[in-house]
Amino acid sequence: MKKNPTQKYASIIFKKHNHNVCFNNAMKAFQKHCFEKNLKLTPLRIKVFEFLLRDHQPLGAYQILDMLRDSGFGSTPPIAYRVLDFLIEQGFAHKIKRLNAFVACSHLGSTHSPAFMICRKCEKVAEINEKESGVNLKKAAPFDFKIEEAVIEVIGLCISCITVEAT
Amino acid sequence: MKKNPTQKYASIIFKKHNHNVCFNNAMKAFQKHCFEKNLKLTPLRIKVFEFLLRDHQPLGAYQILDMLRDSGFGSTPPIAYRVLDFLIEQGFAHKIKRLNAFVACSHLGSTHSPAFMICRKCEKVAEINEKESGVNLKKAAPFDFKIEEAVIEVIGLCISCITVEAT
DNA sequence: ATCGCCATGTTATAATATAACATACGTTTA
DNA sequence: TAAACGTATGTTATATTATAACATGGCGAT
Ligand SMILES: [Zn+2]
Ligand SMILES: [Zn+2]
Ligand SMILES: [Zn+2]
Ligand SMILES: [Zn+2]
Repeated sequence: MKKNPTQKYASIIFKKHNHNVCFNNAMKAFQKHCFEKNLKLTPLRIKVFEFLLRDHQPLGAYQILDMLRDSGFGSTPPIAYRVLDFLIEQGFAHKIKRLNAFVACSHLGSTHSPAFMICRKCEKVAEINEKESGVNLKKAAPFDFKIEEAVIEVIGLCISCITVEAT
Repeated sequence: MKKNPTQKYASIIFKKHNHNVCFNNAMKAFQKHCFEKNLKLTPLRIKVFEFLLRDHQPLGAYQILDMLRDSGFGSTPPIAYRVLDFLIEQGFAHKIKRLNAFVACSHLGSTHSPAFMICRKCEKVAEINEKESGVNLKKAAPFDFKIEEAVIEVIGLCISCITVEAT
């Protein structure tokens, strides 16, 4: 399997890329993680993670429920929300608040405090890691606020949508 | 009216401060803005802005509706959402996505791209201006993503809640 | 006076999310 | 083995947040 070029710039996500690499790496990491942590790798969890991995388009909970119904799984809201909570807790998915939607993590293998670039047109999302993000939160909050987490969502236009708009 | 110490560090908001200053400055700025832009300064708009200015605690739309009902205004959802949209458009309020709630702006008088510090315990919110925030988005997104807006919400514990917890 | 504009009001419903309880199944324990 | 337990899934109902669509009323411009 050919590797994608380095994701130093997360914007690869907005371009054509060998998405099988994204998919397979993530799914393997998920399997490994569950095995090592003794967590149950169930068909439902695998299925939902597959949905999220289809491309870099976030999915709403109710979209996921529709897809689960089509696949013969239960499809009432708690089903989706529970699996999503699990994936988020385990670091394999993130919630994009801007979109009320969920996306597979693309910086697996480490606890991280990601930032997201969200294309307002195609709604694809790229995850930027902390160092790339240019965020210096220590500078932001002085001595008297104890930072625990940061939610950073950058909205704009991705390269593909810029190109289309310019046409 | 005594001035508050400089808001160089937004964390003043989490401490005791002369809140009349915050309130009066904001309300005056709002009146001035509406006059200059020829926008209608209606009782409803004033009332909602007053609610948001009571302290630095964000209010949910339905909380605002309850307060409007108590004040004899209409209290169906569109009433609140429309006024909030107006205040946000005019730069006098922000939505805190983390809380699904709304807060008065505390850096009036300029278009700005704020960041927020949100105390997870008391849920008070301080607004940090862009320069303070330590965010360098140009660094974050390279040549192929056109940034239009950034949503930054930092979650943690404010100085007052840290103190209480330590007790 | 009439028209158009805009704020407010009303009714209904959409979209997102959680609470509470029921079942099923594999693992541990008695 | 049987009971007890933990955890995943399933179900029912409801809570929370937000918007669509249409109606009314005041007010200034023509
Ligand atoms: Zn990919
Ligand atoms: Zn795009
Ligand atoms: Zn502001
Ligand atoms: Zn606090």
